[in-house]
Amino acid sequence: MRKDPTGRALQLLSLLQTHRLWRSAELAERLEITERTVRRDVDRLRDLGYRVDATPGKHGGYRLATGAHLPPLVLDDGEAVALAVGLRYAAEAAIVGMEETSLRALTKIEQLLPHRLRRRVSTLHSNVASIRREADDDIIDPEALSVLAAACRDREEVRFDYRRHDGDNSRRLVEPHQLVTAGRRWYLVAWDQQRRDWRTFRLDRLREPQPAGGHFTSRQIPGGDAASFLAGSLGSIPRLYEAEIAVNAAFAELESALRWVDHTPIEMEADACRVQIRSEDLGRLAMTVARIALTAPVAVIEPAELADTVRRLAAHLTEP
Amino acid sequence: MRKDPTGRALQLLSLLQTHRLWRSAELAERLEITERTVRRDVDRLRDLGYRVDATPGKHGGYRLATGAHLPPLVLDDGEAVALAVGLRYAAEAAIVGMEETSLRALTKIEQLLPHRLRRRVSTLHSNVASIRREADDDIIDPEALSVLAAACRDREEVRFDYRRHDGDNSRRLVEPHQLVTAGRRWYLVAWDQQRRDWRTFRLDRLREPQPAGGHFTSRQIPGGDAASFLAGSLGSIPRLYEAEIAVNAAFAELESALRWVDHTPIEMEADACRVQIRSEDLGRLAMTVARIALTAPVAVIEPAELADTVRRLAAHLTEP
DNA sequence: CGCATTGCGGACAAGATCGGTCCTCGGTAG
DNA sequence: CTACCGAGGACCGATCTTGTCCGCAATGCG
Repeated sequence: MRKDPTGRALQLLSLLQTHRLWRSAELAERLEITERTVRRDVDRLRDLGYRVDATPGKHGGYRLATGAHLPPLVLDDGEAVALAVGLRYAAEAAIVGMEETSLRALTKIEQLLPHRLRRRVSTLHSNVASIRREADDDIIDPEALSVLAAACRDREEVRFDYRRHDGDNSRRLVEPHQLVTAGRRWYLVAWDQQRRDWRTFRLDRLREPQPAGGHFTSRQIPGGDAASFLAGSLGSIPRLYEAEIAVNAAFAELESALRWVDHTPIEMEADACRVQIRSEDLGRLAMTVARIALTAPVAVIEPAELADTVRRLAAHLTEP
Repeated sequence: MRKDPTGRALQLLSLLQTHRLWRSAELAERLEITERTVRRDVDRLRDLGYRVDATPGKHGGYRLATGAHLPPLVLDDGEAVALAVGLRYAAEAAIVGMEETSLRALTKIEQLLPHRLRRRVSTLHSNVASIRREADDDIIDPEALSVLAAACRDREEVRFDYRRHDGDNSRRLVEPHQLVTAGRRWYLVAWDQQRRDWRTFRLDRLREPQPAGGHFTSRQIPGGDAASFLAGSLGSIPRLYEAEIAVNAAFAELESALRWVDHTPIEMEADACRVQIRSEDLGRLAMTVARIALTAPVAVIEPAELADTVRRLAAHLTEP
């Protein structure tokens, strides 16, 4: 029946520590207790001096008031795994000097862990190998990360050299709003003062960012938040190719084929649809079309260039 | 007499947090309990993962190990960045519940850092967003990771259910040698006892690994180490389809198209070649053929199945 | 305004846990 | 060797915890 109220209190604190809004039911599930007991546990925390705000109503829930100073919390098993896995991933994160550094950090942190977890972490650490990727052209500087993150926080303008994909170099002055990771790449979403527009910058193409002194007031990022803005603009930055295709199948059936390309459905009918796909690489678009052709008839509406490429591809397949 | 074990535990924690030496009698007085109960409470904290050192004898007493003489956590700037970045990456590691978990771990560790670094880490933490991936079909269980890592370390056989890509389920008994990450995927390189051969298993297709009790002596992994063995076998594991194709171009020109498939050149002439390609997935082979067709005429020699698929693909491209 | 959602907290009973007492070990320092 | 101090087993009654069931209050939506 009862497990361990004390441990649960710590666990509850650790959950609330993320400062997100937790609904009673969520907490109950996590802690494997009833909602009633959640309320009791929260009460207990409050008695102990922690400010736990609760709001009733539709969007209600619990939230730890900021500034509460917490007891030292111990990592649980999952967190220990996250640590080991995370720092191992970091070693491959395309950041200069990261491999050695993150392993060093891991070793240091291991020292602080209770025995059981230390063993777990070090086991995980030493029994995992990884296949190196070969692309070494997109390495970024940890210092740059820090500078940009700090500038985002302080709403301070930054200046840096940026090399576009076509090799063009230019000096930029921007208002940095957010760093975003997408797979192994890092991007900065910022308002470009010279262009008077939003831009995303790949961190590996950016050199020596420096605080420029000026401060700015935060703007509304189009698309709601930086991540979706980036997602939307990823395919269109070089905006070399935007294609429209017609497929004799329901849009839903294309999910797997379109998973890795930037796409927008234009028309959706029961057994046919039109989709816009975008990429900086014509070959990639052609492969996407071919991928769709595996399962359904497809035609390229525009651009003519892509239609040509696809036609050539088909010809190569039929008349060797 | 107030009886509130939970509150007392937290109180005790905060007393011990001062890192001075507390004698049992002192604690008993502060907490208004017996010394016997102090011992019990200390035990409880230890069970929860806190390292409480106790020394007997004349100058004995209790003290919290973490940070007593060992300074809180001395990381340099780079290590701090690695920490933040790594745990952020872990969030994308395709491990169930990892996002929450790794961010929680990060917040906890932040508490241990000296001010300057804490600021740095938390800045990085809170100014980075990430684009969620959508593929949720390859999620693995952190518990499985730990079990397998431990089995590798202890050279202990493990048993698990494995689902092949074709949906076939089977129970395996293997000698686990190494975990390997490749991109977002995790693999286990192991000697399969029933098959009497090396196999690689995708962790997301493996269910409930359990130590099987038996121990084994480590074998030499073909290819030298697990990572290169995996790299070599990625394309050929199930080897369901072996196809032979003829291309009207020099073999060298196919390099990029063949990069990610298991292939063997059969005949190489100046402007034509025949290549064997292997994959578990017919669609994948078809896509490889299409990829080649981007640049050169290509024909499928066998199997007929692949020829059919490619013919259908071409038809879909030409007669929508 | 009514309705759904979400948090709040009282009452109660079963039973697990807790804590004081008593006692024996075992390691440390002088 | 001896005093001091932490470790921990056993026992037992007092206490605390928890699930269940309940009606109440605040919020937001249509």
